[in-house]
Amino acid sequence: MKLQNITDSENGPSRRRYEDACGTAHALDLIGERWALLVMRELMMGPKRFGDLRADLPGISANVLTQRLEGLEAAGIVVKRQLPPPAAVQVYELTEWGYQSKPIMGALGRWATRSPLHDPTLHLSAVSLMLSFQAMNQPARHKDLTATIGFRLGRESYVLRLEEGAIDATRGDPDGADLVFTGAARAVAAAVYGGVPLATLEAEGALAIAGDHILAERFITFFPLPPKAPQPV
Amino acid sequence: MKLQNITDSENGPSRRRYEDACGTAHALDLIGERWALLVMRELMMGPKRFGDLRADLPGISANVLTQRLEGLEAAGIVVKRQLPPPAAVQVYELTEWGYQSKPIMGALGRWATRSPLHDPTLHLSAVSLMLSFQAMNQPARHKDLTATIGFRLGRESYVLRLEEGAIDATRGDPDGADLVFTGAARAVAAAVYGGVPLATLEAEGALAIAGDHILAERFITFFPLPPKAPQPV
DNA sequence: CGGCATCCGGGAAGATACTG
DNA sequence: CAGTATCTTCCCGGATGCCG
Repeated sequence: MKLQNITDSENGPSRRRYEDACGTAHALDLIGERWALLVMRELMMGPKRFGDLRADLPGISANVLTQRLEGLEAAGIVVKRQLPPPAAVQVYELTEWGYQSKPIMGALGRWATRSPLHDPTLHLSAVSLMLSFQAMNQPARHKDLTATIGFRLGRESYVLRLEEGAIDATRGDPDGADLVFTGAARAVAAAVYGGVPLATLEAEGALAIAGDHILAERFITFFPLPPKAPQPV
Repeated sequence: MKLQNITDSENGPSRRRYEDACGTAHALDLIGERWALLVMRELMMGPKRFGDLRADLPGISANVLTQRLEGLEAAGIVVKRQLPPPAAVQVYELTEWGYQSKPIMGALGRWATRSPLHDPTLHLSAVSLMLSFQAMNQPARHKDLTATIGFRLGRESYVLRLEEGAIDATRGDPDGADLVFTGAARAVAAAVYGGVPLATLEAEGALAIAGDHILAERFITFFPLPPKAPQPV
């Protein structure tokens, strides 16, 4: 038992904050530390356990994840909650205010894909893929289409609902969807954002497609990437 | 003269990037380092010199500012430019892509002002004040009003143009504006966001108001802050 | 196993002094 | 004025270990 670990986040004169009244600067005080925004991203589709967060954020270490969750909770962005029995496990969940950052993260992601340095072939989490569909949505491309598309991405499954141009994404079982993709999130991304033909991914065993293949071919054309910014010199 | 300082930003295996295909993660690779976003904020109303950036970002040190500018330039967000003679000084300017982050920063700032921990009485830069008017704009509050309002905030002067609910802000001389505020940016913020009466600020000598006082009293009611998020626990 | 504390090495950030 | 050099401090990342 330790005697003097009051978390020492005692208010020293200025524990490395920007002493700035600007709202944007305060946002950085809240979520500007390393990994903080990505932890929020992983919670954007619903609550998660510590271990799942860790698994979906390759590269984060346990102690940093602990610190970020503490910080986000102290800020009122995340709450630690006990699931009701029989599950009775502890999960972390965004508050209503935390969820309101979703469109901002979407806009930030869309902006950053204009970077010439962006590499879309790296690892991608299941949540990131679902959020990307909403962030990159172009309603005009499918406003006449109503469809349900399922994704089985390792531990997580999602259902995408397209209706009148809007896209709704929820965690849940894809059974009964018009179309179901099974594989890694990055394989789906390769088709949607990388232009890799679905047939190629199926042949490689990277992606399995069940249901309406015509719909699948249409779906992957719905999310055009914005034009790249000019390379610096 | 040093022999071995190739800036050593040689491509080690992964110079502390998130190896993540997600656009938001890439955004953090580009602008997630400390001070980066605030440097961009200070350039949002037009180019600035190194020394002015330093003065408007109290707390940043010269070497960190140098590194951030190098990084932002390498990313294609900022360009270093030589002003034409006779000025012929070096300035830093956002690229077109860099300027496109403006609405994102605005949304981020608006989101963060819901934080119970936000302190609007701290130091505020002139640029932050101008950006806040655009970020917090509620067109319905003044869509019938056409007016020009000037601000003399230390070294910098700005002109705000209100027309049909839109707000346009540019650097420039306030001469001829319907109303001119002269003082520190935080004094204006105290009136607009802090509810401090203009008469009080005038009496204290914190703010001088020239021109249409009625307009001034109306103006400070145009930017309501969003409701606070619940305090954590 | 999930959550959290501890110790340690490397590197980024802060402060200050210095140079062209 | 526009940065660079240097030193210190602190954060991040990784490993280990404790406890429920």
